[in-house]
Amino acid sequence: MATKNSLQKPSVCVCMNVRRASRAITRIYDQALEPSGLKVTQFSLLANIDAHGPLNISALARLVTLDRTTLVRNLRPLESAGLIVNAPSSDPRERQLSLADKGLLVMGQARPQWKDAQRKMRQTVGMENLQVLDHLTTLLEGLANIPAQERGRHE
Amino acid sequence: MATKNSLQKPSVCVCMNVRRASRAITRIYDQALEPSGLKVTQFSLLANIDAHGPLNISALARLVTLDRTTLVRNLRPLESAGLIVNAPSSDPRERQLSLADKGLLVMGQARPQWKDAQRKMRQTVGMENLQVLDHLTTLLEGLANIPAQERGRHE
DNA sequence: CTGTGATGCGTGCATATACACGTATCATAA
DNA sequence: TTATGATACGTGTATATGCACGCATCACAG
Repeated sequence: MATKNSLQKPSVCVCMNVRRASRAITRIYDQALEPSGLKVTQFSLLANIDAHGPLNISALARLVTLDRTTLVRNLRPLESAGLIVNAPSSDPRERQLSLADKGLLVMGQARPQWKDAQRKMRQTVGMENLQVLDHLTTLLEGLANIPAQERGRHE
Repeated sequence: MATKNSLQKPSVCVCMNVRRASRAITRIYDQALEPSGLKVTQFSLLANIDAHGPLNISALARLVTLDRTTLVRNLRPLESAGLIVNAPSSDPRERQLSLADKGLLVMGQARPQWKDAQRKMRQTVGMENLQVLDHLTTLLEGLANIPAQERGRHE
C-alpha cells in the first residue's frame, strides 16, 4: 500500500494547486523577510518603486500586473510606515510614488534576506523547474482575459 | 533588440511569479465558474465537503492545507447562501459540515464549468508541466514551516 | 474526582485582491 | 471653444488569508 498517511493532497484542480503553492512559497518568503518587518508583497512593491523610479499608481499596477485599486490599498500601509512618498505631480490627476529615505534603509536591510530565500529557492527547486514556472506564468497571464481595468471601458 | 514592448514582466522573484500565476489562473477559473455564481475557492470547498463526507472545520482545513481560521470565514458565505449545513455534532466542540440540497444542485451546475476550465488547462499547459507544478507544490509545502495552528502551541 | 495536555472553535486585527462605480483632468477632434 | 474619448484616482463591497489570543471540551493519568 502506498503512503496512506498525512501528506496526501491529490487535488486534481490545477488552480487550487497553484494557489496552494502560492500560499506555501509566500510563507517561506515572509518568514525570511520577517526581521525587516516586510511581507514579500510589500518588498516587491518597494523594489519596483525603487527600480523604476518615480511612477504613478497605474504604471506600477501595469508593471506588477495587479489591479490598480488593489494597489491603492496595498500602498497605504507603506505610506503610513513612512517607507514611500506619494507626492502630487504636474498632472493633477496622477501622483508620483517614490521611496522615502526610510524605505531605502529598510530595503537595504531586507534585500539580503530576500536574496537568501531566493537563493535557497533556486537551489531547492532547480533552475529548470523555475523556468517552467516562469513559462507557465506568462502563459497563464496570456490566457486570462485582460484585467478589469482595461476591459469593458464604456462598452 | 528583443521585444521591448508590452508583455515584459521579468520579475526575478520566484514568489511573486507564483503569486502572479495564481492570480491569473484564478481569474480563468472564476470566469469559467461565473454562471454558477461560485468562485473557484468556494467550488473547491464544496467539492471537498461533498467528497469527504461530513467533517469538521479542522479536518477540512488539514485536507485543503488552509489555516483553520481562514476556513471559518470562507465557509460563512456558503452557509449564508444555504449551500452547506454546519450542524452540531455529538462532541460539542466540533461541528459537522455537509452539503445542503442547494449545494448539491449548484455543484451539479458548476462541475461541467469547472471541467471545461480544467480540460482547457490540461490542453494548453500540457501534462508534463502540470506534473512539474504538482511536484513543486508538494516540495514548497514541505519547505514551508508547519502552519501556525500546529506550531508553537503552548511553547 | 481532579489536573493537564490535546483538540476544536471563533474573534480581533491586518493585509491581499478584484470588480463595479463615480469623479476629475487631459488631449484632441470638430 | 466645446464635446468626447482616454487616462488617473479613490471608494464601497466582498472574498481570501494568516497570526495572536482566548475559551470550551475531551481524554486520561493519578
